[in-house]
Amino acid sequence: MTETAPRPTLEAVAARAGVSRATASRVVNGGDGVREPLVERVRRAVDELGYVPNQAARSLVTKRHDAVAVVVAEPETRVFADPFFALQLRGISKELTAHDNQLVLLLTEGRDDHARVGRYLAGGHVDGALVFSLHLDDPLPGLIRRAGIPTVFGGRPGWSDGDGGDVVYVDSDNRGGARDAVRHLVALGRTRVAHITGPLDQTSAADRLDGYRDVMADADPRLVVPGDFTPAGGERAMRELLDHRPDVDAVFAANDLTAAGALRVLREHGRRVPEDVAVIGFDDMLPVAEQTDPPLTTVRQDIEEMGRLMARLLLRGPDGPHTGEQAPRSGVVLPTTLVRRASA
Amino acid sequence: MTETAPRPTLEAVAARAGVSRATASRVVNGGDGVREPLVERVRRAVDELGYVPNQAARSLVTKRHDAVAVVVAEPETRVFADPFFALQLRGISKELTAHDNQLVLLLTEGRDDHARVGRYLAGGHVDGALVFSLHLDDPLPGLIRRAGIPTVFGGRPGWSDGDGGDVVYVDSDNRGGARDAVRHLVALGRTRVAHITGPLDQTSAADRLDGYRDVMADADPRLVVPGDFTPAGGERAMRELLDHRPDVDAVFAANDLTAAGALRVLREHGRRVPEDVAVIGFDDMLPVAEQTDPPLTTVRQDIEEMGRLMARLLLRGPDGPHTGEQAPRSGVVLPTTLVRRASA
DNA sequence: TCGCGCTCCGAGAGCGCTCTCACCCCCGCC
DNA sequence: GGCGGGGGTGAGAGCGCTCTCGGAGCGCGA
Repeated sequence: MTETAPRPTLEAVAARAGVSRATASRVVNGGDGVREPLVERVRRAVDELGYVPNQAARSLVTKRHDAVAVVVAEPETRVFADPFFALQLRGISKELTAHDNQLVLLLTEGRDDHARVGRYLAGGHVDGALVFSLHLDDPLPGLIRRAGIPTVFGGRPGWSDGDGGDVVYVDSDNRGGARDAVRHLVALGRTRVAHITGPLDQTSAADRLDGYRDVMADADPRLVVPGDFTPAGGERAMRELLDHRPDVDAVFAANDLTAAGALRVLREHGRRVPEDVAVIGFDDMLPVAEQTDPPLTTVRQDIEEMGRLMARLLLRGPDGPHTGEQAPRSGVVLPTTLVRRASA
Repeated sequence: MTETAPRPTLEAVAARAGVSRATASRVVNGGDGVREPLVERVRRAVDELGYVPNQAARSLVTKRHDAVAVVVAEPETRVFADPFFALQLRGISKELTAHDNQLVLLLTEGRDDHARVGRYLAGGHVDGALVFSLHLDDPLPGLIRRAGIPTVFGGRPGWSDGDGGDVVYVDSDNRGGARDAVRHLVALGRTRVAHITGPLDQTSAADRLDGYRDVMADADPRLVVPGDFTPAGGERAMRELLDHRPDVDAVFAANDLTAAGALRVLREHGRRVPEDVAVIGFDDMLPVAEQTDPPLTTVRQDIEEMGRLMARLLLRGPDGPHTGEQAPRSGVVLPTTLVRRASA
């Protein structure tokens, strides 16, 4: 077993370069106010020794960590298993590494995990947190606000209004996207447009329902049936729909998974898509939307960009240069686009 | 803006409890060798002050970080967007938090990212690394070994043989699973069993092909066609298959996505599944396998357990108690199970 | 009674870094 | 030629913790 050589310290670099530790430090941190020949010598010493700053020592004095926590609450496994999360993480990661920050991932399930996360965040191990909180009754947001560290939420938190309002979040335009989808169905000449909702304790689902209602204000209430973002829920809802309103000629499903379920039931019942019933989903979750039969028309959101934006907002912080950005101290809403495939 | 109160130090705890800093430290770290009344007093002081140890100060002296890096190389976005990754992460996360370790996520794309990751790992910021390296020519493994920190790989690295051999990895039994799948097809009475491969520079794909060959040793070479783990690749391969061997009566696809593509082409050509052609996939990637038409028979691997096991192996380290575990200093291979649905 | 050993606790050094402050040197100006 | 000023550098303190080491206290055997 090769004994791992002790890593070189700043002291060693300074000695080798023939300067003081202070000067070496200055060079390592940008080199301002150090004359060129010395900068050069220190740089060389760093290379030769393979010096890497000890982050622990550094943050001990600076009180900064160059690390942010990403907190993902995961009450249902469903949420976790979809590509959504992965893409968002990717956006976050890109932005963080561009600013030399590390990404500490905290996955939670269950109550004691919440306490653990709260403790961790309050413990000052990270400079900020990006939080994905999906449900209205989630205790996590409260814990986090109490921890008193900068936080950006993914998705509009349900309690944003009642609680002071200076909550920073990034969301996509669920309501607008839903509106676009329904308008498209209407433009296709459909008059009996149904909506299969998501779980309405999530703001995204609630907003999509609102978008539907914006366009179909005076529709038969029976055209709105509850789903739960799963294919099984979509099947159930579609059956109910065919039961109560067999004349339905279009369905806007709250997400692609739901739409996939609905599609299956429609085929089962011999309804042609889109001829008899046009179907639109939401998310543009590729492995699903492209694989359905027929391929699904759906509303796309730029998930990776959401992640990137979250990170950017967090890093910039409350006193960064906000000019030009919209609503820095509250929500930023990203646009959606309708992706036309075969189902509508 | 409420000025954030400076967090209490161990010094403060000690003062409040009326003991020395050393004793307070002892209590915080388990309390061995401290008499009960003092333990009690320190504990109370900790609670009252809401003391949380400063991890930076701690690791400065202990040289431990209670953090491990998870490195995910992501040459293709495809890899990232599937639930595989998320589930594995979950397993890892569970195991790590159970041992009070943090998870630092490093996503890489492109060459300079590799250098960055190498530097980070060599920089001694984490106690170990879990690495997902997918390709034979990936420079990452080399970099990491040079960094000299404990590492466990996810999936069998391609170069494990040539390079010393003491590589720790966790993989699922790709070859055995493939064998089971093909045997199942044979048991169904199929005689012209084809295989659509994955990208063969990944060991998982190569192993699945080997498993196929174990059973179909003397099959027509034209029954083996290359795919790339994508639905599009599956479609392409299936067309080729129908072209060259229109009498094909079973297909073992290297993964579920490939199978989904193949299924579509079969339907397009009017072949019934499973009556005319039986199809089996690999992965049991739920949103795909359950949504295909017909639902896909496939080989399931316990992905979350793989993640958990990786973390466990890493934390245990080279001198932990290995007895009872298999092959601690090299690979651990987890079993797979055939999940029967409608397609075979 | 005294000494020996053991357990428990406190003093203090030091981990590797940043940052303040004092100092030095060189320049320009009076 | 002397003096103020400023840019560049070094000395040293200190971040919050762990861990070693010595000393205090106590029980026990001689």
